[in-house]
Amino acid sequence: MSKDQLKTYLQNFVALSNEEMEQFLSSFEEVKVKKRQFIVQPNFVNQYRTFVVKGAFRTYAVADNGQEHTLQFAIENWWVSDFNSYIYQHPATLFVVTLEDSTILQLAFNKEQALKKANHKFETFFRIMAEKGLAFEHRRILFDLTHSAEARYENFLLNFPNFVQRVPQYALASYLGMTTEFLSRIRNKRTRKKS
Amino acid sequence: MSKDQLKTYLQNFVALSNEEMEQFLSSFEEVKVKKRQFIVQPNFVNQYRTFVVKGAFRTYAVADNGQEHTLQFAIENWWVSDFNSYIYQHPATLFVVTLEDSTILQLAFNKEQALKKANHKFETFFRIMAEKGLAFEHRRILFDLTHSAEARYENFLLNFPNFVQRVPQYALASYLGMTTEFLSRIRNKRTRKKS
DNA sequence: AACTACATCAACCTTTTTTCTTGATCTGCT
DNA sequence: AGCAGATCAAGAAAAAAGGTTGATGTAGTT
Repeated sequence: MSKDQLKTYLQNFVALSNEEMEQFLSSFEEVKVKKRQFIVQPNFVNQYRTFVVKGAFRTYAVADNGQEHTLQFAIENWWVSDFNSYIYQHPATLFVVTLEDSTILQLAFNKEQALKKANHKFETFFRIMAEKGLAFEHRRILFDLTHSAEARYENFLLNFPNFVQRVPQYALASYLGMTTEFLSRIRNKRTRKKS
Repeated sequence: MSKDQLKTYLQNFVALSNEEMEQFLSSFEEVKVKKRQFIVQPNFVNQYRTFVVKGAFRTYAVADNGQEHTLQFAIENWWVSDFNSYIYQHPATLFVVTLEDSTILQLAFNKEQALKKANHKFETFFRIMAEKGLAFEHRRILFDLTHSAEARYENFLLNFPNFVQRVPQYALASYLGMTTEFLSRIRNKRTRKKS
């Protein structure tokens, strides 16, 4: 069952009894989503916190001039959402779209509230998640600010080698803050070097 | 301006003064939507009643076994929505997707309520819409129940000749209640006959 | 038992769309 | 002037969407 995966994941962060685990997991709903479908769209409230069981997602914003800016990718064992929309329950400004046929586990906002109220350990889990996420973003921002396009690409390759084959290049470029064309040239240069 | 089109349309149904017309039209927002984009998705409330200025839409449901059932097509001067979701403001069960790049005029639920409260004529308009829609669906159901696949196709051709070139065949098949393959054969047979 | 109306499955083809690449030209900095 | 990177345009390559066909199956009629 696909909730086993979330269970295994959780065990890395909190120690839960069988009943606690059961309670936690039963708050999630499994959903299958086909490639290129949106699970979050601007103007609609992001109703769920979602855990990726299988598949790949991209979170991005569209600027006024039409340019897309990718904020996050997510594959197996990652979480996705328009986080601002979710925690404040305000209309989303981001798109969250599948890059492949995917299976997810979704936790509704009010169920999350209930969990946190019910048991302190659940609260702990969400706190840890948030702190790790925040720390991650800090590292990312700092790195991006201080490195060239090529270095950012190299770094991505190093840290997320398993993402590279699964995300389209235009999306990766927009994540790394450069144009598709420029990324194409960087890759081309690298592979020529290697051979 | 694209609201002129809605204006012309309205004039077929109700006689409004300039101010009334202005009030009515100003409750709509113009939106552009690219091909293959969803304006309504299951689990999200259908927030707008939408009038098609330009383009084409398909409304469909996905059954548990994954089969798609097309409920409605809409092109210029038609309305689309998940009607159940809209009027009850409950989560949608249907998808509404563009078949072409489109321009629409959207009326938010609460604005519609305000209009109806403000002026009896607006109420009349919505009543007429609903009644015509209901009558149309009655005819459709009766016809479908009593005719063969080929007859249903012929009938569609006769009643909506301008839809045929614009909707994909798999969508039309699922609207007419047959498989893509079977529709393909029907068409093939017909065109052979003609030549 | 044969016939009709239609479904299912699989393979395949065609067309359209998406994604990626490349060359040329430009810009703002150092 | 030289570098990092953008923009624009044209193509090529890859993937997806849409459509066709043959084979085979089935339920209900005649």
